[in-house]
This record gives sequence, C-alpha cells and structure tokens, in this order.
Amino acid sequence: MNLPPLTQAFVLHFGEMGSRWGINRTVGQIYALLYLSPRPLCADDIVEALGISRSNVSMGLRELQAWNLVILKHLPGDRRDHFTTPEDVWQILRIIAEERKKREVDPTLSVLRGLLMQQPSSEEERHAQARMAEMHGLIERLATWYEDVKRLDTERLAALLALGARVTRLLEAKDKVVGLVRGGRGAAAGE
Amino acid sequence: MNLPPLTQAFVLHFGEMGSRWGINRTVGQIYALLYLSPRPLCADDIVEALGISRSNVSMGLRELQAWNLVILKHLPGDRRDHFTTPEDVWQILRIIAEERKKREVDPTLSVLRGLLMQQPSSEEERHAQARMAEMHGLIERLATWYEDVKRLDTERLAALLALGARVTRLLEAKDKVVGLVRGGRGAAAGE
DNA sequence: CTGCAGTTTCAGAAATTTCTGAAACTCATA
DNA sequence: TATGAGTTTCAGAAATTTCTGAAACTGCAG
Repeated sequence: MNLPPLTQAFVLHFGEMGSRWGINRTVGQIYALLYLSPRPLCADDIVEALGISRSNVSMGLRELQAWNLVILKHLPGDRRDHFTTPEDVWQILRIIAEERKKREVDPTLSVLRGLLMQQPSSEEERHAQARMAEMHGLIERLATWYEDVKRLDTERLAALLALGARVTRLLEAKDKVVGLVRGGRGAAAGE
Repeated sequence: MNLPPLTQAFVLHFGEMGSRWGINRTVGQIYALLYLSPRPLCADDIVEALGISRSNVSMGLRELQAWNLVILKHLPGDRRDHFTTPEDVWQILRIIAEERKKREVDPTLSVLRGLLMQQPSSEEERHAQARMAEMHGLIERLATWYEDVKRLDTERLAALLALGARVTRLLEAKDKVVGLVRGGRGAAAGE
C-alpha cells in the first residue's frame, strides 16, 4: 500500500473498523479509498493502491454494490468499470441506515411477528411471548419513526437534528398554543 | 438444547443474528435466553439450556457484562451468580445505543479529529481532508443530537417517536405561531 | 488451615470467514 | 467468428474467530 499519509491512515482505520460495522477489512478499505478519491477508480487502481488481489477487489466491489454504497461510472474511451461513492454525506447516511435496517432489524421483526402468532403451550411460553411482544412493540415503533423521518428532505432533517432535545419544549409549547389559538383566532398549529 | 418451541426459535434466531449485531452466536443465544426467562439463571442453567461448554458461557456472560446488558443477582442461600437482563425494553434500547456508539462511532470520530489537525502535504491530501471534514461534520451532528435525545425520559422519547416526521409540521407551525403570538398577545412558544 | 463449590483463564481444536490464483466467462471490435 | 481486454467465479489456502476441556484461582465453611 503506497498512499499519501492522511489517506493511508483513514483507509487503515476503515479497515480496522470494518468488522465492527458488519463489513470486512478489505471492503472497509475499498470504501474509504473511493470515498476520498477525487475521481472514479477502476478495480486495478484499487489493487494497486491497497496491495490486495484482483479477485478480492472484485468481491469487495460486489459487496459494496449490494450495499448501494458505490456508483458505477463509465469513462469515455475506457471499457473498464470505474467506481465512486455518492458525494453527499447525507445521502450516504440514508443508504447506510436503510441497509442496516434491512439486515439487522427486519429479519428479527418478521421472526417476532411469526412467533407472536403461535399458540403458547405453557405458562413459560406465555411469559416468553409477552416479552417478545414488548420487544416487537418497541422495534415496530422505531421502524415506523424511521420510515417517517427518512422521507424528510435533507434541510428539514438537518433542522430537526439541530433542534435536538429542544423539540420537546416545542412539543409542550404546542399543547399550550393549541389551546390558546383554539380559544382565540384561526387555526395555526396543525394536528 | 431442550427448550419450549417458541423460546427455542427465538434463541436460535438471536444466535444467527448475533454476528450481524457485532456479538457472536453464543452471546446472542445467552442474551435471548435471559431476556425470555421469568427468573434469573445461573451459568449452569445456561449450559444446560443451550448445550454449550461451561467456559463458553462464562466468556459469553463476561461479554454481556461488558455491554451492560445483564444484571447480576444473588439469590439468598445460593453462592452462585445469577443473571437477568434489564426488564424495561426502553432501557435496553438506551444501553445498546450507548454501547454501539462507543464501539462503532467514537473511535472514528477521534481518528477523524486527529487527521483533520494535520497539515495536508499535497493537493490530493487537501481534497481528502475536505472529504473527511464533511464526514466528521455529519457524525458530530448526529452524536450531538444523540447526546441530547438520550437524556429525555422515556415518556417524552416515546412521544417524540410517535410524532415521527410530523414534528416538522410543528416546526413550521412554530414559525407562524411565534409571529402570530408576538404580534397578538403574551408569550406562549418558547425559544 | 483444608476442602470444596463455584468461577475464570488459557492454550489449542474446531469452525468460520477472508483472501488468493487460476480458470471460466463476456462482449466489443478487427 | 477469433481475439483479447476486462471481469467474475470458485476451490482451496490463510487468517481469524469461536469454542472447549483442563488447570488455576477464589473465598467461604468446617
């Protein structure tokens, strides 16, 4: 691996974190490299930059495509596929959230649903099912919230984040205001 | 493994998902078992229930303790440690969020900070650093939001979730109302 | 003390995941 | 349709992770 020091440090870090993030070292490194690169890279550029085998790069790129984390570009006059990552970090965030939900949450949600349909065959099972119901309820709430929030455009999403916990102040204010407005003039605060 | 069918299905599922969640199969299974159990279990109960070695259980419990996901109970007249999970699923959610942040986000945040302090030594590096700055900015925003939200009590948190994307309506309403209230009667909406 | 129930540690075995090189495939173009 | 640049696949090698049994440790009870 022969990269400028900052790039190299970033790439190595992504490699190390990869396993914690549910991808492997190579995939992490490839992603990091593409993320930093000012222009699309082809597979051989990656082989060169990271010093790993061609087939490993191919598999890594395949996995990143499954994650929707790379974009395929065709440079004019070059048959080879070239790859970049989406530019916009908010877009990347959305993709990662979506994919992690799909992989880490949805399967459990559907298993829970299945198990909650069944007839418990003992007191033990009745209790177990109640616990599953609690878990299911929470996950479903989170999932609904996420489905909702992910549709927001970036500007609104950013505004919401910036507001942080102060939304609740707003929430409480709402109740007051709703009363106030209802008792006074026309509608202003919806719902 | 000899468990009632619903329990067994849940335990096996957690085992399979374990690797996606950053824990291993055994740890997933132990957690699932404790989560469903109506009473605290000791290590040997777990060996018995899951059919795995005593030392494996010991390591698994140790890891779950590192995650703060189990509670140690001492039953009167029994020297052995017994384990449960926190009862409240919201509490569990908080713990998982905290631990995942600590493991999956904080290290990257600190590496990014370090790299952003350095002097870029070329145009390439300057660009790479700009990309890192974008990533750092986003992650820091998310982290701040999280720090903020995690302090909410469960009731408020639940209310916020339930509101979902509709908060933005409220946000927009706020602007209107603030004007309206300012131009009309006494203060109602804070901030 | 000594014995013993209970727990932890750890080196190596087993299982799983990742990585490689060689072979197979694809498809534009000469 | 033959060539070859580029890509993918896949079986086995290498590395890593997980799991086990045996040995070491801990601290209470007699």
